[in-house]
Formats: sequence, structure tokens, C-alpha cells
Amino acid sequence: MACLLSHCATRTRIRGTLCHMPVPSEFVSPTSATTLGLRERNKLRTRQEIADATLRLAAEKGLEHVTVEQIAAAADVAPRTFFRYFDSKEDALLADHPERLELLRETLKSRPPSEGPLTAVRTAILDVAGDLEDHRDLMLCKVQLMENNPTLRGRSLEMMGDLERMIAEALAERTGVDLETDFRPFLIAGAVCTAMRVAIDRWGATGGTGDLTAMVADALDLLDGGLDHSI
Amino acid sequence: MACLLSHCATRTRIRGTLCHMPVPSEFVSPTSATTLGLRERNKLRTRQEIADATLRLAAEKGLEHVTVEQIAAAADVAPRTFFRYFDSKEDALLADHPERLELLRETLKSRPPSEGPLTAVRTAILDVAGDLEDHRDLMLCKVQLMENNPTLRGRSLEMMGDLERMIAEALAERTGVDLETDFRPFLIAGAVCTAMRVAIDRWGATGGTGDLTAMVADALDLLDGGLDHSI
DNA sequence: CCGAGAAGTGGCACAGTATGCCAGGAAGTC
DNA sequence: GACTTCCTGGCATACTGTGCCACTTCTCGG
Repeated sequence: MACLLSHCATRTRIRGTLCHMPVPSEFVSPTSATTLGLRERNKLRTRQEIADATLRLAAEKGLEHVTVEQIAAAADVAPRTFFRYFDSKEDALLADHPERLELLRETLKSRPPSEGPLTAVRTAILDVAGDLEDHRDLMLCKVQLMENNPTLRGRSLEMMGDLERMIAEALAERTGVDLETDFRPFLIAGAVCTAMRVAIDRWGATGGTGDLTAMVADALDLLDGGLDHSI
Repeated sequence: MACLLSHCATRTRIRGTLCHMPVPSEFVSPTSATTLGLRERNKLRTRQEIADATLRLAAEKGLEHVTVEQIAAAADVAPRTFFRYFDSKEDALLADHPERLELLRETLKSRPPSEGPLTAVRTAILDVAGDLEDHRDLMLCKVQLMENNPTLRGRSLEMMGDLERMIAEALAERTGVDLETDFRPFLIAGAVCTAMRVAIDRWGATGGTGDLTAMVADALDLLDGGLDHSI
């Protein structure tokens, strides 16, 4: 952390070897190297460094006590550059959301058409939960940051709307109903995401002890059985 | 609307009789007059004027194209005063949230203990839906503003968390389960709020045609039956 | 009725967020 | 190696949000 942050004379943007910040293994992109050009790789790295710096600083003092200027300094970019990658501090902290959305899309696409719509969605959402659990420490940190930061929570909830939309679309497609006239796909998608959200909240509240995927599965089972049998 | 907004020379803040803006009937507080002192009544009126101005301007150009300065001018207060009443434009637009929360609390409290927990919650949430429908035009406007304003939507989602918490507490109390160790109250509360939210979204998407309360009831029925029977 | 204290308002200053614009330089292309 | 593309950082600027202070209005007790 005690690195020479802001006085690199000629910033030559060769960060492949001169990485001054120990990037946690969770952060290395799966689609590394070969396929992407240097420009793209540098962009990915910068994005990751900003996200990384944001989380690190937020974990220290809480996101509301960290300024974009500080984040930019820690990530060794100009404040102006920060806003080229993220629209806000909140977005930088939740930078992995697009990956999660992509994972959901892939899983939904990969489930055979023969599989029931709800089963496919269930599998997909458990997949996402599993992915979250794979980054347990990072997730736990973020969940706890959300607990006492309404803005961050709001942004996260809003992002969950993306998951909902995608699930609703998948349900509509697999059942053949029209999203425009029938709200059931959205209702089920909302319920499923609620199940995940509540499970995550509880998981976070208990300090990440327990199996997140199992908790999500339990929540889904309860909703499957109908509200009146849930309690 | 075509009132003398910003050039009142000596603003003497006696707004009881000299109200320069026709306050829509929806805005008049039920607890008017006698019980409250002049100071309190003035505060309520100012709050309402700010909320009113916010909605009116937002309806014209979209909330993101309205500045706090403009809202303050339209409500005939100083920008500094705006922030004494609301933390943000979004909050000013969603100013009626506390009333809704209070309505939910009252209804939940008024349901007899003999009533099943889910029935009580259902009644309460339908009550809220009915209240929303009573302000049909205002609600429709807000719902449509939310459609293309992520920040506003996020804030609204976050506020819905208040409803969820209250419902979860009521459920926990009526069933005797512990909120700290059992996530079922939160799960059901989340599902119920999701039902309302999805119904509102659809209601808004169809331009407010249709019976909102009935749509919420339908959504609740579907969830009652269990996810696998929903579609 | 009146004076003291409580409380609301508005002006000012200031930190922070967010974005448009432009010049300089690195990466990609041939 | 020259040409193009586009990423970066600096500058300017609009807007949000809050602390502080002086001024005015309201409330309440005598």
C-alpha cells in the first residue's frame, strides 16, 4: 500500500510488470492475455485497479468517507479518468455486477429447452449465488458496506433490477407468454431475486458463516411452496 | 401555476391565508388546523410546496433536468431551505413515502391478533395499494418518472425496504419467530413488496388503466399458490 | 401584553460529484 | 515509419449537499 502513488514522472502505462499493488487473485480476469490487444488489456487493468482501490478504501473508512480523488490517487489515475470508467463511487464498488449479469445470461442460455422454466431459473440463480460465494471475502465486505450506506444499497437494488429483467425475459421466452401483457414473468423473477437478496442479507448479517448457496436454495424452496406454507 | 413565484418582496411567511399556489386536494394534510401550532403548520405547508414544485417541474422536463435551485424558486424558498426539508431531489419527489409507511403501520396494528399473519399483511399491503390508487394521477406520474431515471428508481427501491422491514417485523411478532435467526419474515415481506412493486410497474406501463389494487391482489394470489404454479 | 428563549430561514463558504472540451501521447493499422 | 484511432489528464463549469452565522418569527411563561 505504501507505494509511490502520484509522482510517477512519465506515466508510461506499462503496468503489466510494474504493478505496484498486489492485485488479489479474485481480480484477475479470466479472459486474460492473447485474445485482447494491449489497449484493451490496459483498460481492463485500470478498471480493476479502480474497483480494487475503491473497495480497499471503502473497507477502511466507509465509502461515504472516501472521495473520488482519493480513489483515483490510490489507483494511480487522474480523477477525470475515474469517471471514464465509472459513473460514481457506488458503481466502482459494484464493478463486478456486469460479470454477474453475464454469468446469469450464460447459464440461462445453456440450460436445455426441455428443462422446466423454473428449474432453469433456479439453476441459474444458484449459479450466481455460487459465484458470489467464490468471492466470499469480497462479497462479505460489500454486503456489510451496504448495510450502513443507503446510497450504495439503492444502487445495488437498482442493479438487481437488471438480473430481474433478464430472468423475466428468459421465463417469457421459455413459457411463450408475452412480457408486455402478462406480469407473471416479472413477478417470478422478482420473487427469485428477492430470495437471493434476503439470503445474502442474512448471510452478511451472520458474518458470512453458513453456506450462501444453500440459503438461497432454502429461500427458493420456501417460495416454491407458496407464501402460506412459508411460515 | 401561473403565480407570482419569485418576486414577493417581503416574504412574511404567513402562508395560512395567502397561499399563492393552488395546492391540489391530494396534498392537504388530514391532520390540519387546530392541533398543530402555526410553526408546525407552516413547516408542513413548506414541505408540501417543495414536494409539489418538484413533481410539477419533474413532470415537465424530467427530474434530471431540474435543479434544486429551480425547485426552490418554484416553491418560493431558498435553496438552503430545500435541504432542510429533503436530502435530495429524489426524496422531495417521493415525499409521501413516510405517510405510506405510517398507513402500513396503522393497518398492521389494527388487524386483530386472531387474524392470520399473512392475511393481516395482505390486508395491509392492499390498503397501501388502495391509497396509491387514490392518488392515481400523482402516482402514475411518479411511476413513469421512475421508468427512465435510475437514481429515482434506486431511491424508491431503497424506500420500499422500509416497508419490507415493517412487514417483516409484524410477521415476526405475529408468528413468534425470531427475526435475527429466521429469515422467513424477511423473505415473505420481500415477496409481498415485490408483488406490489411488479403490479405498480405493470400498472404504470399500461398508463394506469386497470385496477391497481386488483393487480396487487392477483400478484399476491399467484405467490400464495407457490412459484411452480404461477406460470 | 411582553420579553426571553426556541426554532425556522436565508446567505455565504466550501467540499465533493459529475461532465464537456481539448491537447498530448500511446496503441493499432498499413 | 507514417497515419489513424482513442485513451488520458488538465481545465472549466454546473450542480449537490452541508456547516456556520445572522436575522426573523413563533412559542411560552410571567
